This record gives sequence, structure tokens and C-alpha cells, in this order.
Amino acid sequence: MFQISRKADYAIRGMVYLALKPQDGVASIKDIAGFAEASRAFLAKIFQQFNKMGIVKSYRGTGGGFMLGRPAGDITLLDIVEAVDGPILGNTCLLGKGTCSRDTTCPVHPVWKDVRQELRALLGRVTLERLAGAMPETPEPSGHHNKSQQ
Amino acid sequence: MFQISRKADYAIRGMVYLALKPQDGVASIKDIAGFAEASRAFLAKIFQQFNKMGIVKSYRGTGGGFMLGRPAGDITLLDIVEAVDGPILGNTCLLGKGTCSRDTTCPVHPVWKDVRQELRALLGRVTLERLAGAMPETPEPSGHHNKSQQ
DNA sequence: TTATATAAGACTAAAAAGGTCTTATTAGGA
DNA sequence: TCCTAATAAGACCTTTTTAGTCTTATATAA
Repeated sequence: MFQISRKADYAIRGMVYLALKPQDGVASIKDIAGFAEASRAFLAKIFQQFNKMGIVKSYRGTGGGFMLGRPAGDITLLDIVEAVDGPILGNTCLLGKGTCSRDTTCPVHPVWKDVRQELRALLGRVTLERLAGAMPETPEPSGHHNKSQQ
Repeated sequence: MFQISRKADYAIRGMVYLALKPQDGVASIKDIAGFAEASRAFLAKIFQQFNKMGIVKSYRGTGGGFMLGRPAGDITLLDIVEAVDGPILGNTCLLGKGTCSRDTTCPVHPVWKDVRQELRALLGRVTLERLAGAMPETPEPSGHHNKSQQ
């Protein structure tokens, strides 16, 4: 129960990789997937969604790839996890899809609400910057290309 | 992500039902399933597992059924949730099933560990007794049968 | 204009969740 | 003793979700 999806795992590692690059460093999906140990096509799909959500930016064509959509200090695990797998603990009671007839009477309801809040708070406190800073080794310290200088 | 399984939902409601009964009250799976709004066969399977784990006791034959395996104050949401769906956030990193090569180096690892601890602590604090006490109405205040008087 | 990238989305395979059904086994009561 | 009411156990099935591939289009730099 409450398992982390492989998708989230890949996504997080991929994002950490981007955060490790020098400011505005662009990485190809090939490199990112290599680091994250994920299939290229699969990770590409994930990052395409991230692009739409603004947590990464994408560039097509030769020398293209992905880079962080905002500073690593402004992207949290919560952002990533919810971008990948949707909101944590949707407020349904599972039964009676959508609206739960127990909303007001069910004594378990407030417990899940608490759990949800705690979880979100915890993950919201962990930034990519912090994660990248805790990485033991950096990939290619000398940056590939740099989209901000165009 | 981190959704509650329907199984856990059924199980919790079924257990609350048992906790609402007078001390040592036995209820048939039919009654429990009715209250939990779950299929009889499905809930039976869940409760059979609970029986093995000791959080309920079962009695076969006429007048049989299930009752709590220990006082409602000694059974928590954590007990139920982990009995149904297995341990919260198994310590794998998902990749490299079993042992994660990143155990020592991965900076995300300690975060999941924290999350796991928080979650377990939160759920471990909520007893069936408390949940039953917060229920708006009780089912059949006059008990059916009572296995302790045999 | 060609090689190198991502974009988009249809499609598929595998695993997990949710659930049913059948055949024991056990216990109580007529 | 035999019938009925109950759980036990486990094989089986269906649906949904997860994880992933593949193809075609589009953009861009050299």
C-alpha cells in the first residue's frame, strides 16, 4: 500500500539529473534516460507531460532536449509526484465514485484528510536543489550546450 | 498516487462494525458485508486473512461469524491497512527488485523513509475504539449472540 | 536539405486489483 | 443422526491500471 510508482521513480531521478546540470543546461532524453535507468520512449512521454505543466522546458531539433522549467529550489518532490501520478489521495472514499455519501458521517474521513495534508507537506518541503546537493557525484561537470545563450 | 484501496476501505468499515457490537459480539459475514457495502464473498476472504493475523476471530457453523481478536482500543488503522495491503512503502526503490543499488547513495531514499514513518505513526494512533466512538449511529444495540458465554 | 531532436497519440503487454465460484469443514439444533 | 447455517480454502475470472512500444509528425541547427 502507498507504493511509489516506477514512473515517479524514473521521473524523480530524471529531474535530479537536470538539476545537477549547470544553470539552464539542456539534456537529451537519451542522457536523462541513461541516468535514470529508464526506457527512452517511456521517459520521453513523462517529460512531455512535465513540459505542459511547466516544470521542464523542451527544445526540438539538433542540440535539443529538456531543461528545468524553473529554478531547482522551486521544484519539489510534491510537484513531480503529483505531475506524474495525479493528486495524492483524491478526496473520494473510493465507493460511490465521485461523491461519498459518508462525507459528513464517516469517522475515517478526517483521518485520510490528515494523512493527505501531512504527506503533501512533507514532500512539498523537499526541493530538487536539496536532492541534487545531496548527490554523491555529478554527471559531466562541463556542460554540453546551453540554451540560455542563444 | 497513494490511493486507498477499495479493499482497505471495506475492511475498515467492516472492522468498525465489529467494534460497534457489544463486547465479544459475533457478526456473520452477511451482516458485516451489508454494513460495509461490500460483496459477501470478497469481504469473507479479507476477514479470513484477518483471522490468521489475529485481529479477528472466526467461528464456523450455525450462529458463527467473526468478532474482534482483541479489544477495539488495541486495533489501529495501521493494523488493518497493513493486514489488507501489506506493509506501507516497502523499502525497495522499485528498480532492481529486492535490493536497491542506491541504498546508500540515493538522496531520495531518506525522504521515503520519513514519509513511511510519518504515515505509520499517524495511522497507528487511530484506534477502532476511537472510530467507533465517532460513529453517528450504532447498528442493532441489542446484541445477536455472544460467543464468550458458551 | 539532411540529420537530430522532441510531440503526439495509437497501440500492446503485463501486473495488480477486485471479485466470483466451488468444494470442504465445522457446529448447532431438530 | 442428519440437515442447515456458517466460515475456510483456493482455483478461477474480469477489469483496471501500470508500464511500455511504435509510428508518424514537426521543429531546428548546421
